[in-house]
Amino acid sequence: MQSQLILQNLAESIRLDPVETDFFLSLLQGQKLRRREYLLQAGEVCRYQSFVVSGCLKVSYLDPAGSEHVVKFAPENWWAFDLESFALQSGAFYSIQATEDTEVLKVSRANMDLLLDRVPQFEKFNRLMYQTAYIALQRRVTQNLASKADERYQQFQAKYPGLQNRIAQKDIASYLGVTPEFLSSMRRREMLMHF
Amino acid sequence: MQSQLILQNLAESIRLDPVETDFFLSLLQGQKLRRREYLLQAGEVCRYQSFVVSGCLKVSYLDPAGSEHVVKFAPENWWAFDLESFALQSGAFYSIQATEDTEVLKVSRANMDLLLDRVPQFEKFNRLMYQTAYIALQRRVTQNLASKADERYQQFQAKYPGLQNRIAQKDIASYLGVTPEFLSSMRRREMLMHF
DNA sequence: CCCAATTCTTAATCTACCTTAAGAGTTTAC
DNA sequence: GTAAACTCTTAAGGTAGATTAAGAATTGGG
Repeated sequence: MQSQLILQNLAESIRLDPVETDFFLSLLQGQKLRRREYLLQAGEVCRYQSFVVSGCLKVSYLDPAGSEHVVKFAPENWWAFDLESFALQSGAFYSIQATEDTEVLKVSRANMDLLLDRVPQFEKFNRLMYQTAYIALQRRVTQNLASKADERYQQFQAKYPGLQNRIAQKDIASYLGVTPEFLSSMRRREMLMHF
Repeated sequence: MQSQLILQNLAESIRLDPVETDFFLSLLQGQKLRRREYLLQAGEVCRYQSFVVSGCLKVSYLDPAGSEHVVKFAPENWWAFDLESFALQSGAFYSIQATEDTEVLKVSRANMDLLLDRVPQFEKFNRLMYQTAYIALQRRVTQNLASKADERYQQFQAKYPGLQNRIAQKDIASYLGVTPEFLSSMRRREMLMHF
């Protein structure tokens, strides 16, 4: 199991001793997804918290009119799950789908409860996770209200360097909140400006 | 001190015995604000979690271009504070200002820590607060991406019944993310439709 | 109570972004 | 390996909402 990356990721917020580290690793499950396969479908209960080892996921929802809105991408070293559904074990609002062949390491809700019980450090990890999610969401709201599509495209490129070449244009357009046609014309204008 | 309303509000999520209730009440501070007075200015540390007993507050931020964006109103029976600033004791992103003469009951950060220590129920109250804030924010993002200004106006009216007559049009416009001029023309169209 | 400042409305003009359509390029399925 | 199904681009025309400006209504300070 490819576990270097996830330990590195944990080390950014908490410190574990070798016994705790082994205990944590013993609770992980691996899963491989093919391009387009779903990790979670809206309406299901989100039973796992997943960490992307390789590949990329997209988190999105369908509005009542049936069009998709991408709210987040999760390439390597990102976590992806429906926080609300995982916490309350209620029906998920979001779907999570692989945009390329993807490998994840996941922790079930039951195992996370075990971890929280036995390794107090994970309380902190969890609290930070909620806080970070809230703050990130807040930033996105701010940015969306305050900036135009071309600025949001710049911000997307800064947040996910290199991802623009791995992801379908239509998904990027959806993330930015514009139509694929408009993104296309924005990209053309941007290219022309470099001459 | 007008404490009926706040006890009622707590009872919606947790149950306290008489001793705990008295302890909680002993930690509250009252404050009166005149119309236009600030409860919190962006940049300050948010030291209190405030509950509105009467009147109304607005939570807003100034974008780099200097224009105001209202993110939330807090009339009677609502809580208002900058969650991130209160939790981390960092500089606040939002300002909180009274839109009419307002009375609040507030709990300082230090007293909240005391409460969390002595009345375990408040852990739950706090967790629910975070969760609710996250979910509410998520809903707003969803709605803003998925609906037009006139639908958002309907949603505003449903969320804050009667508030449209107490709040300045320009603040409602800012909350909806449109200009006051556009809100004005929307209202006119809406009135004409009723004939 | 009055003058100044702020807020609200109306209307004309302007722009970012959408819609529709159609052709070219790329994947997928059998 | 080829047809079917997506995806991306270009372009024309349309619309929600911004901007500017100016007058009317309301509010506030002295």
